[in-house]
Amino acid sequence: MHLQPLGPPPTTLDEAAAQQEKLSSLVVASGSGPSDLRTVAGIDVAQREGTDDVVAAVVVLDGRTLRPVETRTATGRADHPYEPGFLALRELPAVTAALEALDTVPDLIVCDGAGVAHPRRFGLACHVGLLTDLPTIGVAKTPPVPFDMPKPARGSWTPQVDGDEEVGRALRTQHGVQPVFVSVGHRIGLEAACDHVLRLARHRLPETTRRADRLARDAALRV
DNA sequence: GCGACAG
DNA sequence: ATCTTGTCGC
Repeated sequence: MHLQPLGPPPTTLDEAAAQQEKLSSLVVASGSGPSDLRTVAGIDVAQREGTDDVVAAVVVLDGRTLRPVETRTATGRADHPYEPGFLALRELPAVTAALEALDTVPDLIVCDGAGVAHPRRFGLACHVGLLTDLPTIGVAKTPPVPFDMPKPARGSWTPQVDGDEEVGRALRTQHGVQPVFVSVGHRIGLEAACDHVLRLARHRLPETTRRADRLARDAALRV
């Protein structure tokens, strides 16, 4: 699929931070998202042991049946070690390559990690949102921002506040199961983002990220 | 100075 | 991210 030009990829942490701060003003963190969810994409990245290679996987699901309709993987080099706040530095090159190879233009993309719940309000999901100019959501397995535990019922949530802004939510996707941490990537509001995550979640994590995780993981073994 | 910190 | 046994629940 066609991607937006976002300038040269940063090399250092300082360059990456500057890029995040610059691009964060372009994020649209509101709206109801796609009215008709015909297809949803999930993205995840796995590491190849013993190497500095990462493998990105994109899985497109039918929005109604949640059955996969297209699948793509790509590998990239991870020069720097992981630095909190700079996940994109390691993962985005491979993710970009996988998205370029994608034929389907999905109505929504669910990313593994943070959106605006990020030190500079520009997590990986925001980056992917501007890159594709599509609605994106970030779903993290561990909290990027402090939170109070929501009630055990599926669908209950608590706000994740940074300063005076609600940057994300701790959302219970199954009764009594650890919440996931939802934040807006681009072109959708937090309320709609949580609705979608809940609808995609048959287990703790949405089907999009479960599928992408599995695909990335075994592609990392074969490729 | 030390620990925390999406994956 | 990744390393792993047992355990609880549908």
